[in-house]
Amino acid sequence: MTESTPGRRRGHELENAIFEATLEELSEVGYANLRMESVAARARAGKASLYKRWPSRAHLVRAAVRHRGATRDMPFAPTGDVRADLERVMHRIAAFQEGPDGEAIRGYVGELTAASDGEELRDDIERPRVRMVTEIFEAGIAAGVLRPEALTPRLVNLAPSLMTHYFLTRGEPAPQEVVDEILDMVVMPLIAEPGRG
Amino acid sequence: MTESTPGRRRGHELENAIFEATLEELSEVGYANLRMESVAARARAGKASLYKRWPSRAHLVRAAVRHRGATRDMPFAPTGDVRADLERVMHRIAAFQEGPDGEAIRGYVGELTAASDGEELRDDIERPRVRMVTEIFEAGIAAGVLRPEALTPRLVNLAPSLMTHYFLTRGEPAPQEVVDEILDMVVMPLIAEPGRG
DNA sequence: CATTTAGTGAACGTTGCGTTCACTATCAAG
DNA sequence: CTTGATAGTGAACGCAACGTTCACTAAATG
Repeated sequence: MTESTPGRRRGHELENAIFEATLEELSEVGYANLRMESVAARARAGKASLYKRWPSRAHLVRAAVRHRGATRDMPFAPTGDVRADLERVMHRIAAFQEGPDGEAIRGYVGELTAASDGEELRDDIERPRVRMVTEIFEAGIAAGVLRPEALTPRLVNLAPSLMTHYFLTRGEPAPQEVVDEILDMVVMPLIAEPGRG
Repeated sequence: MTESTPGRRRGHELENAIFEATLEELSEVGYANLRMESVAARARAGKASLYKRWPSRAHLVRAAVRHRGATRDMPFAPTGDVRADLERVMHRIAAFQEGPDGEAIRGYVGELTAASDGEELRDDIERPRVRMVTEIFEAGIAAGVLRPEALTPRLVNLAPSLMTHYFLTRGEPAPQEVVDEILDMVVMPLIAEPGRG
């Protein structure tokens, strides 16, 4: 922590400051209004330092989000109560969407093209979700309350996809009632072992 | 049709020319790269004429898409074969997404905020879909192949939502295999009368 | 024909882009 | 401790598009 009055930072110290500035700007003004100049000013850095590292706003944002993801690790232990576990994951997704990650996703979507090199940011955000839901499903199958055939990408991704769809088209994370509806009318009926839970 | 060499158009004639130019630009360069100046040039109009009518790119695009919607009407007659009917609707959605409507949705999403006045464009695009799927469901219920409880907004919107989610996160409409998966693994199992189709 | 209405096109100041450059702080080697 | 290489700063640049303004002109009205 050689900070206090940083005469001039470099390397990772500077990089982290830029990431933090980026995430704060994202939260405050959103992706569409994110200005490289504002990020630079907020990080007390020169624009050149940004462009030296990332060729575009999209790259910067992606790096910042990925950095944040690496920072806050989020272990998830399934309890065996599948519905409750899924609800927890969905709440976690909603919490993400309210912060800089949500804005990043929105920006990513806005700039996406069929030809776009995309993939990366989406994967960064999708992968941990898939991991969590897969664990939940596996626990449910082990407990005999979930149909083994439910463990398929389409169904594992279903709840997260519907959360994302809501967020993207409404501008805010799905409220509790929507979470309940998704679980009770769509997801659980598809995956639950008939005659149980 | 008083066109040919329009010395100077006004009113609806000019407006339509602007809409057409907007839709063409949308298709060609996408929402993110849509320039007011290009639209004006393409329509052989002054920028002032655009700003006199619509305060922003978002408003212009919305008006153009709505105009297009009003123009091409699209009757849809359910055959009673629910799966086939739904597949037809999904193909229709995919076709939309490949044109200017897809770009408009993408742009709308990119600029959306929780505080945003949104609603309108989403409704314009969602409403006809809901209408079509509702008709399909009603026909299926009448034919006894669909559970009457399936006629609920969440389930009516399910297939369109998943199409939209795919398009937004991948940058291109869902391919046939994804359409099939959505129908066979998600939608049909939820709505079909048990023991039938 | 005279008047009102509406569109044109060029110019304007502004903002943010992405780049460049002279300067300077930091670091590692001798 | 000095010296040179490395990396960051901040101001300036030209550019593109913004959204606005204005003098001019074509079309519609009567």
